Amino acid sequence: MTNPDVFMRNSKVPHLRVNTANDGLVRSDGSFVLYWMTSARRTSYNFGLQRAVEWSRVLGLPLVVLEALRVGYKYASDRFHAFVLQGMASNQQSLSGRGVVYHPYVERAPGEGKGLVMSLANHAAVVITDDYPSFFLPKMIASAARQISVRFELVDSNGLVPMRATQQVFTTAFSFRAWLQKNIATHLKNRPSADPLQDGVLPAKLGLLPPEILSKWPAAPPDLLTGASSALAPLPIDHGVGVVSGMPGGEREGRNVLARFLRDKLSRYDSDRNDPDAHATSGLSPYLHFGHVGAHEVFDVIARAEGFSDANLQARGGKREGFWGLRPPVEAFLEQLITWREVGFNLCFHLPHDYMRYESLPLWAQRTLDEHAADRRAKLYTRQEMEQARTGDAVWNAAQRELVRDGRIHNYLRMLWGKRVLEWTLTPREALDVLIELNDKYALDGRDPNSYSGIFWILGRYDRPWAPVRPVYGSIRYMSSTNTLKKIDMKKYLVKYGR
DNA sequence: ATCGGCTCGCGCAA
DNA sequence: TGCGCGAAGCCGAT
Repeated sequence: MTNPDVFMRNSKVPHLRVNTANDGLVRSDGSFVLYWMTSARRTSYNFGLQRAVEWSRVLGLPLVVLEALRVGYKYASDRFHAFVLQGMASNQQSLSGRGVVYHPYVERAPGEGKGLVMSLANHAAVVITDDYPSFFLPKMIASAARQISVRFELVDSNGLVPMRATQQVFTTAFSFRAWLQKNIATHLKNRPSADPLQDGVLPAKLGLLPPEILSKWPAAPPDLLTGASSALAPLPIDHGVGVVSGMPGGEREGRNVLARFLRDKLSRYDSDRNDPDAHATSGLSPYLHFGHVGAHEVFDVIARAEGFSDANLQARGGKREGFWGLRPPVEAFLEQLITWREVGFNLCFHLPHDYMRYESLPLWAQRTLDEHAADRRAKLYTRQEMEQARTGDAVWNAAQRELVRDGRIHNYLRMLWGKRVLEWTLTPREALDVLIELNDKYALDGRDPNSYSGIFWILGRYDRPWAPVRPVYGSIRYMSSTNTLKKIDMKKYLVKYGR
């Protein structure tokens, strides 16, 4: 047992991004360093992998990368499985011949994977995993921390700003933006390596994992990693939520999506992003959600293409324009990638027990919603009618069909989609429940802090009151399908998703 | 097409 | 204590 601080004095992973989940010490007679990849499912711009590589070199031990996929979690379906499995195939390819043991494990039955992490940890000198603030991951980490006896590190690769860099919840984008404008320059200096495995040699690769582990938890076969429906058929997951066509998962594919966005869409992002027919959005959110693409890579690629340097930065006291010193469409995108993405992580990180609860809404919003909770609803739909897009609102039905079929809703219509549900349910709590359920079940970027930002924004989070006071809404911002139709040209969208 | 007012809380200047 | 300001709105007036 050795004091880890001595070893890791020269770590390039910022200390704000590394947390320990237990009091364990490094066991220098372990057989390997274990990186348990959970939310940063990529090989580049990954502080967790980088940290594991550092440990491996410092201790002179081989590196084992475990990427696992359970079947027993809520909403497990062909859709999410295919996306994650394709990501595993990409990682397997990227890591082959790089001197690490990559072990892709896929459960065949609920609970089958239980004990795998523990068994590997028993052979490990130190265990590193990804820090992530939502869905079941915090619970899974806590449960693993109770069992793992060696040093167990959580590494935050989520955003450009470490989650632990903030001390409080930001209740408006404006106040968070002002904080970013004062503080982000420091964090921009500490970016993850584009290829954590590149410089220096890793200690001799382990031939194989211990046989008793391999026999119980074998690596997933290649056909399963294609994510083909036929390969998924035997798994006990929801086959009714199908694979999204034309959007395979994985780091490699995510990089292609990013390149296409830069080439074809970024320059008109500010003017066109609210128009569903203009196809100007990045489409990156599923890749960001599963960690197939890191926010740092997105930023780096844009910064390089736009000639960004620290000298561009100009604090604007929280105002949007001009902070990055870049073209307006680029600023508009960075506002999404950084301000809006990371304010969501900020909230989930600081309110781990409340981020999905009605009570986490601002008080003015709860007050006004509660006052109008008993208002008569002009129309009520059952969950099933909504899920199956059988409402009387053509715009809403189209958005819902996009969600069910393609695993996403266009950014702009997503707001309208949520506002309608508030009108069609008996209470705002019920609305919240329906929105979370539909989004978690069908959206490839669901269960992400940002998905919850979007859903809770519908009910007033990060927003302000608006007049006039209306039934059901109270002073929550109102949006109507009629006005949206007038404002936005979405003929093609309505045809494409019109049944 | 564009504008102000609507309404609340926050941060900052005074 | 006052003032300006705010993810994407709405409505009515010009």
